[in-house]
Amino acid sequence: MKRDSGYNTKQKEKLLELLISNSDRHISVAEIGAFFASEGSPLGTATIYRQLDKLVERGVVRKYSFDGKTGACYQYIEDASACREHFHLKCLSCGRLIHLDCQHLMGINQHIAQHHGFYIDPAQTVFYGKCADCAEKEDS
Amino acid sequence: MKRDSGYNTKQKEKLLELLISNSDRHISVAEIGAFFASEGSPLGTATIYRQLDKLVERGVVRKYSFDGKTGACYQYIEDASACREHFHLKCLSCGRLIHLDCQHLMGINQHIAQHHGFYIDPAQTVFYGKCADCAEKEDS
DNA sequence: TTGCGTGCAAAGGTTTTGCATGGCA
DNA sequence: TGCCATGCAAAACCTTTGCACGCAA
Repeated sequence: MKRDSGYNTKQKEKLLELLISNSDRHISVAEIGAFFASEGSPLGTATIYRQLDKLVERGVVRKYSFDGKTGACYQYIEDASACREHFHLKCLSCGRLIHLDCQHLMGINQHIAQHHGFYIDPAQTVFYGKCADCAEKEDS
Repeated sequence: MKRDSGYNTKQKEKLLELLISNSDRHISVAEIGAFFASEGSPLGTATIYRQLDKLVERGVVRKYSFDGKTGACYQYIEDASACREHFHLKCLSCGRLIHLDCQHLMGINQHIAQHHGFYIDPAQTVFYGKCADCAEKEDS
């Protein structure tokens, strides 16, 4: 991962803290703004976008777009280097991101490259669906 | 697939034609607008969105969001019913959508459901990466 | 004739940019 | 002191909505 660049500011620090404390789910720019506002120390929207862009570029944070209707969401990635080596499952109901360490699945990369001539980028690829918890809730 | 509903108009017809003739790649709303403008018969943006929405709902067309920066893209799906039964590969370089009929891969659905308690929605899930052609080009 | 489709313009929301100010190193 | 970061406001975009008119059935 690229090292942090630029100056350290309170805002930058608190934003990263917020992302880390929500690392089990994605969070929208609007939510981030609301959080800082409720803390009594509002953070300008422009700053949020600028900082998030940098974090995404550094690979610290992942950006999701879904259908663009509600705006993009962001999520902290625990260990960016490890995430190149497994796939991700994202629950469309609760927003949880599941890191899937599974040898069986990593074989599909090779399989597709060898048999179909396509080179998957695991960093960009996310399986969308429903997690066990949400599936159970909706059954009831 | 749900049957077509409502009236048939020239615009509706021509839009579908355009999508079909570009069924090997995705196309943006802006491109669609530019195409109709260059044909001398402009098509209102609102109409494009409204028709695309209906096509997406009917399952005739697939919608991609990427990072929301350039706006959503749309692509005609040759055989919607067949597409529920295989995965899709999308080349990030050329935008080509590849339908991957492969028994080996269809097993991963079951595998993930059984071993990881997660239910993938193949309609929402796309593998992103680079196709053989683009990989070759970039090597040179 | 009925009611959907279209076009235009306006509105809504998200994201970006410019510029002056403030804070880190 | 230099330079980056921030904040505010304005702008740029993409997308949706309202309304009157046109066109298919």
